[in-house]
Amino acid sequence: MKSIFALVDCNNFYVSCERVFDRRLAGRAVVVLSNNDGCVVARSNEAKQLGIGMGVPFFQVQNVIEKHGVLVFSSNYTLYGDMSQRVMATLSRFAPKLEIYSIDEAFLDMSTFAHLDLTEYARQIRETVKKWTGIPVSIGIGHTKTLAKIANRLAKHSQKTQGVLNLTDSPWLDRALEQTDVANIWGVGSAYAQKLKNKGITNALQLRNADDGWVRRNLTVMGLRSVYELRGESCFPLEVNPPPQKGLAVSRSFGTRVEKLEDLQEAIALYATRAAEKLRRQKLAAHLMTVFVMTNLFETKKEKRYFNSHTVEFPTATNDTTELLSRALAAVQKIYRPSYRFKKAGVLLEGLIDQDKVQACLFDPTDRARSQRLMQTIDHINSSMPPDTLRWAASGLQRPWQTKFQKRSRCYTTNWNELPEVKSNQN
DNA sequence: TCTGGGGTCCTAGGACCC
DNA sequence: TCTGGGGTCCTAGGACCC
Repeated sequence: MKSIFALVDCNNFYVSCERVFDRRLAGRAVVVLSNNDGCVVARSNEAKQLGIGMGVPFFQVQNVIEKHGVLVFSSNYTLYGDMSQRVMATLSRFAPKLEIYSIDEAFLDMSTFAHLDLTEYARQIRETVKKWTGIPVSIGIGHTKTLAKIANRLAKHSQKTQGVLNLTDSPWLDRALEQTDVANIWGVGSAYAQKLKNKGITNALQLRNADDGWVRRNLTVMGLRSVYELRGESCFPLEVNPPPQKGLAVSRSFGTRVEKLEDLQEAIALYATRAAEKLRRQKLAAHLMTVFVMTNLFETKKEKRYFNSHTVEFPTATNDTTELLSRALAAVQKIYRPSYRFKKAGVLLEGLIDQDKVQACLFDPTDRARSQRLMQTIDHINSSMPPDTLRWAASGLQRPWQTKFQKRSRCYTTNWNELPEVKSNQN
């Protein structure tokens, strides 16, 4: 049985989430910004038509935004995460197996539905998701994930498809590949795209027919797998049960520059606390923690640049906030240098293992059972009451360095509808 | 003045060992 | 004049994804 994948991708996901709860946004140019209101990470079609690119720094498009009255939102991940769950729950009714690939995408296993009219079936999926969640999606179908991705992209961009394109045993397959620029193939980024173009390979059809040896040498085995996938030979199976996570990070740019050690420590204290919470939520513990601090790396001449990190090893893997926090604060002290204006800092956790498999070290002085009960109590309070009801004094109260979210919408769907920090919108 | 955050995989090269 | 060879493990860096 030949495998069949459907890729369901939410259109302009973050913008669509905002639109579900604010009717004024319908038909208008809307963008959503990244953390710290830094870059544009989602655009409505109207905003795309104004030439606002994906990932561009906000300040570079500010003129266009003001001129055309584009509505601007800070990202609201609580809202998007919740909407994502609703979409995925809906999709899970339509296929025996589903892989949640990202916050706004899922692969569905359609292999057992070969007898159905898949285009018609996908239309049903699309209508149901729209009706139940308010989110518009596009669906691409192919014999491999890479082909499903290509189908999805064409479905999104062509009016004729009405959001659904099936490329399994389709007379249009070669035509579709020919229309697809190599840069838009899943697995081909800007560096590989350039290499391919230098070699005269500009579209997916040409890449499908490329020489295996050359691809292997220049694009590694990953590139070669993509070529096989273009030929209809599946190399990336559906991953229903994702493998355990290998590392975890919490890092943020600061809303304003930080110069004092105390402020830097407050920030790191908060990130270490968040990282520990993430560990416990996933029932993991870490052997290694890296703390890093950096100045603005975009800075060219005027200002001194600095990056440094320090890694701490825990002989007994831990997810205890108290332990991570104290070691993190000591680490910042080691890498802090006065007279720099810090822009960003973060905490990385590696060497992750199942928290139930933690092996106590023979000379371990801490009472782990006791601290575990304390963490459970804190997590329970913080999950059943407004977030951060209990917090560590080390992470500060004023937080002058806090990341900017000046245009955040309300958390419409979750229990704690905190008011936006600044009144919801301009215009 | 203003440029996000969080992941994955692969490879080359160095360290180390016999 | 001559300067082994081959294996494993680890890490940093580069590529990719959303």
